[in-house]
Amino acid sequence: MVLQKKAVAAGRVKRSADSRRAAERPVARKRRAAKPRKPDARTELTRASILDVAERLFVGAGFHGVSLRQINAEAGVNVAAINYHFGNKRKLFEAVIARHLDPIARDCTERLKACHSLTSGADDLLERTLRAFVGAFINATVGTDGQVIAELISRATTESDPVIAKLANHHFDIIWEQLDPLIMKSLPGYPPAKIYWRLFHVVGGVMRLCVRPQWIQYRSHGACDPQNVEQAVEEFLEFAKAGLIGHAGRPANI
Amino acid sequence: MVLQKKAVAAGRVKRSADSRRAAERPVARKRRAAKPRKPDARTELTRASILDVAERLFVGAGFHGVSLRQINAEAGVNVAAINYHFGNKRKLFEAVIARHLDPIARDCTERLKACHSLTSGADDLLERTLRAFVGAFINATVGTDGQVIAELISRATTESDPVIAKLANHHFDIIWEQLDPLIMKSLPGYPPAKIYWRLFHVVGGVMRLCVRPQWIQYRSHGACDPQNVEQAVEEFLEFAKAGLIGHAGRPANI
DNA sequence: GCACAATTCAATCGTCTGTTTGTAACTTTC
DNA sequence: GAAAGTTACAAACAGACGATTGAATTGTGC
Repeated sequence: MVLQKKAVAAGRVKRSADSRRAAERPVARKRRAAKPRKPDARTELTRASILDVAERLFVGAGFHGVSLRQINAEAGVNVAAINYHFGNKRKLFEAVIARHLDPIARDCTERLKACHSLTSGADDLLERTLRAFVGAFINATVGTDGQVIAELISRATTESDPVIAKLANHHFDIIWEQLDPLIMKSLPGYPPAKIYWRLFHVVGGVMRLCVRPQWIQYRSHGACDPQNVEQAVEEFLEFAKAGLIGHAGRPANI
Repeated sequence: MVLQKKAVAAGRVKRSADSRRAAERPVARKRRAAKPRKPDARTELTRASILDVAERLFVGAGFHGVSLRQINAEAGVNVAAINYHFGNKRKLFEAVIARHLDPIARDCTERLKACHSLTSGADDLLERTLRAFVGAFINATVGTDGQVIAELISRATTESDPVIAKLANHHFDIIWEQLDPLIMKSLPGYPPAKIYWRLFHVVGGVMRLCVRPQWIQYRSHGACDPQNVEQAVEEFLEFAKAGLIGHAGRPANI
């Protein structure tokens, strides 16, 4: 009940315009004598601050755990602003996810594509592939806004709404398309099923590293520092390589 | 709006009584001439069906994604039943979690305790410790109600409500208390930080194996079958052991 | 059968939810 | 400066939410 008040108290953003987005809006359009506004700084600021606040709150409490009124209040915008700019709550959530997942998926795919030229089966290929994969996620995750993004991915994939879950999985599809053949190429002679099982555990490790970095600090009594990105990556690579290759290199019976 | 109707449509459970649980209820008690009821089959059925339905729905949509009215409707009980039997929504959620997490934690702890007698550093100790750890989770997870439990754990640990998150982590504390020293003992001479990093990835693998078993089936194009519990455990153990020990056994420089 | 306790039930509480409305403020084009 | 398009705003909507109430129902012990 206090939320409404806060919205008023928060500083208002300055105004301007952007007519390009008009195409997305549900408002009826009849452009007889087109007089669209120019890109407007205030409008963008409204959108951005909604996205920022929504991201932070969604990460903390999930889709259902956050109300539009909370977002509006903290962003200092009107109750109707979200529905005006994004259509509805779910579309806002999708916008929040896409904003981060798009660049991660793109970055990861690019890194992986660069590995394709390497020789098949080379130890170098495995290491560089893993480094490309984990690098994209870690880079985006341990950065300024930290685990925010990863938490969001985690949230999205576990959200009940099938549309939201699909959105998150779609991005991983693109990555997997590159990762799968590269790992297969770097471990020639291994039964595919065996590789998939091990790769499954590797991916599980990466995801956990992204989503729960504070966990290791707690459980190791402070011995491990997840903020140390380089160490985190190196330790992970060492572990993943050993796990993928097998106990003492490739045994004869594989 | 239709939900209310469904509650009426659902078959009513037969009645009986249980006065022992009276101590948990918020109702004022003045037992001048104590005449408690005997255990009642219908009462238990009400409680159980609420728990069952709540579990299924919470797994699907999380704490905030499910309303008490949905649970009541699907369980065929009155709107006030949940608040009568469990107090409030959060306590119901806690009851749902505890019902599964308690036995898992107990089972896992027992399995791990049995490992303490083994010789330090023995390869056998590492394998048996890992087997005890993963066994308890997999056993409870891949069973009849499948990933339900694991999903629930996952949900609980990511739930924003600090009380709920604490509840889930508390159970893992008990397990960790046993697991930590056992792994340390089985890998003597390794720097603790290195072990923790690797163990972190191992735990990540287990959790993912519990929470997203269908993932590997999809990504491996059907080559791996998570329903095959024995294979899943063996593949995991092989991977975890190799990852923990290191690429080619324990290198000289460790 | 009677008194009492345990449980169920319908009705309802006040609050919060996502969304829509009509209107005012602003920016641009002419 | 008038007209048109774009954005922001307060107010309100119907419905769902968690929780409570008090009466009705059922079982138990005497």
